[in-house]
Amino acid sequence: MPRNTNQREAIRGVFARAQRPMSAEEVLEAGRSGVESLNLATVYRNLRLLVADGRLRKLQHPELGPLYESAEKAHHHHFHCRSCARLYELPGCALDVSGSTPDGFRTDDHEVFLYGLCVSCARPSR
Amino acid sequence: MPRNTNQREAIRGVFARAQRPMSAEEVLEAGRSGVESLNLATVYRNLRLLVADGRLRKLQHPELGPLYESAEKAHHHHFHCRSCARLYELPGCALDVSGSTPDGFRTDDHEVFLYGLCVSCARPSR
DNA sequence: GTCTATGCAAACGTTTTGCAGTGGG
DNA sequence: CCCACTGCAAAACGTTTGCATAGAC
Repeated sequence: MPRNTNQREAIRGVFARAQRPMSAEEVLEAGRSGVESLNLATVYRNLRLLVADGRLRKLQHPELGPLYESAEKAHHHHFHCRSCARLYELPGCALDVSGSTPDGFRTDDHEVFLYGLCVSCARPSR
Repeated sequence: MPRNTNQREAIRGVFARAQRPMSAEEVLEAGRSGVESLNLATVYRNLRLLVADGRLRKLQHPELGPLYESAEKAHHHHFHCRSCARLYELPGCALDVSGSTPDGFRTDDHEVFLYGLCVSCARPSR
């Protein structure tokens, strides 16, 4: 059975604090504030376990690559600002799933990625 | 200025014939029927150029990885059958973009990926 | 004391790059 | 005859794995 190592605690802590999806490298970085010896291989191994346990969700962002977020979050999508590169979580879902699904098909899941300019970048600074 | 090499012709031909998005490896494979010496590095270089020229679109599929398709195709999304792994193109778009966009944000682009079972896999065979 | 988890380094698959040579214009 | 393009091999990149050892229980 799984053991509660400091490194695993540190990684869980990172996601408890995280405000947005994180890359493996970011998890390493952030986790090192708890366990300074933390290794990238350990991060990957734990991310895999956490995803397998259903505690994390892995999302493959088309522009930002593989990111991880807590699986406890409600269904939502992501907005990527092409100016400041920040990723925003958008609550809710404005996709008509049945309207997108051809007759006879069954849609179990979906992902939506939005791109553009966020408030701060869209508003001309003054 | 760009030159019309056989390899480039072969790669363009692949997409002229393609019925669905293709991976670099698939382009190599298919392109070799025209130029048997075709090299993977050449494929990657040309894919990059064609994307930069706006002739191809690169799409990062969350489950299938990087795929390329003709940029001439109208706006559409993709359905991935988790049973037979086929990728279907779904014409049209059932996403309410303005409804998904927070106040002050500006959405320029979006991608939608659907997952589930296609007709052939959803229908119990008899 | 056992055995899972770790750190490190090597291996891996995919994509990119350096370089000398080919061939399109 | 130039120089963009190619093939090849090496490098680069992100992720995974083998192995000896640390440390949870």
